[in-house]
Amino acid sequence: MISLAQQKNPDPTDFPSELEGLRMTKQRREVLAVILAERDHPKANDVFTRAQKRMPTISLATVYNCLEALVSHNLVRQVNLERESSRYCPNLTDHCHFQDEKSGKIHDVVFKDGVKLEDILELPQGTEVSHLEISLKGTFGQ
Amino acid sequence: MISLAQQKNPDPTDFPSELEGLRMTKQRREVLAVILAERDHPKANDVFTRAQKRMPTISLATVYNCLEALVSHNLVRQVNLERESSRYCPNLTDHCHFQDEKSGKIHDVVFKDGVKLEDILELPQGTEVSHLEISLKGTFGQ
DNA sequence: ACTAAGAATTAGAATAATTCCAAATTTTCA
DNA sequence: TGAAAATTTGGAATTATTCTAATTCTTAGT
Repeated sequence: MISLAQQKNPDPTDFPSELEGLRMTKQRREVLAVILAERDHPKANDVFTRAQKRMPTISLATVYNCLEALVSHNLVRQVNLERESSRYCPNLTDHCHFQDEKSGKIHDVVFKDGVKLEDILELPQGTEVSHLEISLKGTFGQ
Repeated sequence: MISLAQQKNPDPTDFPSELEGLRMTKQRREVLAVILAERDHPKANDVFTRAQKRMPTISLATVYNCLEALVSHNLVRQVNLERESSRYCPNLTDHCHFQDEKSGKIHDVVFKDGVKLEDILELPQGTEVSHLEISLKGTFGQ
């Protein structure tokens, strides 16, 4: 099993032919490689232009298709901030997103050790959380 | 000073001519009244159709304008869930939103007493949070 | 009250992210 | 190998929201 860890120029041919039950086509490999190559939060169109560098024939529709496949198979995380277009995030660990108002840059923010949702929110008995999104805005750091 | 508390059919003429430094025009009054009339989370278009009942000449563009004015003056809260269109919420107290996957309905969820952001997240020194949004999805209650 | 200046409203056009569509290509596996 | 299924593709369609320019309303000063 290969590692999907961050690397400067991930070689898409390193990915096995199937990941998490998802068939790894050339295009999906490339889109995944693009997202793993940088620890940022590109929009679909950014992914498209980056993918075109190594695969000039890829189409935007395919990028959308691939992103949706990768997201639904938990290989990539989709991030929605306010009304902006979706961004895609290579970091699969539990975290949330902070958008700096000055720079527009997005920072991953982790939870303090041992913080559990039930400790924070008043949820009625029997509630099952399948998806949680926390996003912040302001000035990040000083 | 009038109370903006929930009421079955808020009379827009009860609102003073200015609230939070915002001139209360006929249309803004009506849009605010529509939102206060029900404890739900209507989309702009829902607000539009509801407002048309009492004010048939109001336009959708005006509804958008009014909503943006009311939101920026903290009289109404804008709620963004995933990729859906914005919703508007009359509840100005600190809370977050839970969307039930079965019904699609949105529930307000409050924080447990004394929960502070700094206790939950690893934020670098000097960080200033101007906006926080927490949204959940799953089955609400049993 | 009257009027000029500024603000808000309006209808319709424009924008832009995303989804849809139908045809072509690729892959799978019997 | 060849049929069926899945994927890719380019372009069209969709849709929430924003923009525009003209009109109407409101306010303040006289």
